[in-house]
Amino acid sequence: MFKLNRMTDYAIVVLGILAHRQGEILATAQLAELSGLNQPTVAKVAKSLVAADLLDTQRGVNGGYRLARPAAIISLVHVVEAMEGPIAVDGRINGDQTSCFVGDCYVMKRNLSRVNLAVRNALNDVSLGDLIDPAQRFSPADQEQMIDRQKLSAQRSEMLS
Amino acid sequence: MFKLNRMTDYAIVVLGILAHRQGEILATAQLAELSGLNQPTVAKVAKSLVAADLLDTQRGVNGGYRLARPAAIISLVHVVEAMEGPIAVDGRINGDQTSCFVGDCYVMKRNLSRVNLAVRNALNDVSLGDLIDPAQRFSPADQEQMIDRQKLSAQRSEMLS
DNA sequence: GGAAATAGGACTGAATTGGTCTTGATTTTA
DNA sequence: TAAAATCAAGACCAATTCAGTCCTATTTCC
Repeated sequence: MFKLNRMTDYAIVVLGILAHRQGEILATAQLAELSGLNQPTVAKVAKSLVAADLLDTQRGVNGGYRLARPAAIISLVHVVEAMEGPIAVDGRINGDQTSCFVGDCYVMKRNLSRVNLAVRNALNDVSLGDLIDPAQRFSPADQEQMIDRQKLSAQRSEMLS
Repeated sequence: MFKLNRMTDYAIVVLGILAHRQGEILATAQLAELSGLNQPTVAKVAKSLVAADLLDTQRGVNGGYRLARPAAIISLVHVVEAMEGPIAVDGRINGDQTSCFVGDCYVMKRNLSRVNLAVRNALNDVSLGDLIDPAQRFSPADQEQMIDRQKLSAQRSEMLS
């Protein structure tokens, strides 16, 4: 779990292809060929992305889809939420309160919403442009921070053994 | 999506209850009553948590479950992975390469694994102890960082409109 | 030895998801 | 103007996954 579902995966692939041809209009048939997906599936994905204003569409002969804006300002949060709805790490706990009888449940709720935010931030920090960039545009600060966190995580893991 | 599935949600509730009674052994019946879940479901959740070494178990009369270690060193990553398997943001892209025909796919793969790591870190940064702590133990640095990121996100959003 | 509790599966019904198909609207081009 | 190409929108089905239940050991205490 915490996998993206397949449609979101497809969306990232399709967006990646379009990102490399920004401004160019590609029909679903072309996208299907380039992505290895079949055409109806591409169409389905594209529809969702148009609805989320991530793609522009052009009908008629020689029509198709293109990115609605530069890949650099499309973050993964946009893509994920376009395909799967709002990101929510917390399900039932933060959702309907009626089914929660634990005394300290409201505390957990409040803290889980912070987790929520953190995950959302993690996705927001990565743009479609970053994903297709061979240079892996992560700032040195980010990389250091990741390393720091890895160390923390490792320490935590060591404590368990 | 990016929701925890319900079992993981249950697991957090059960662990939260046990965290408040650390060292105390509670039977599934008691846990069921305290959580509002029914007993077989609690049993199922508890089994998974035992398998992941998050709970200790005591069989026989007056048996039951208790936390295997202090709540402060049980991170949400442990819980989520105990219930749902390894965290992977990337589905197909990072998985089998056979079905990926896009030229820059390997770049996306590499970068998606960073996203993966970021999400994992976000979960790793929160312990069960934090979740049940009314004082919301997030360091000032973390909070500032969150605010910074929110600003960045807001800026990004403004660019779109 | 009996009672109480977990261990470990198997199993079923429901919900979600992936994928396909059909019909209609729109645009270009001949 | 007519035909062809393409997207739009939604209905629909099959397959998978998930939640929840139940049954039969096995262990432990009294």
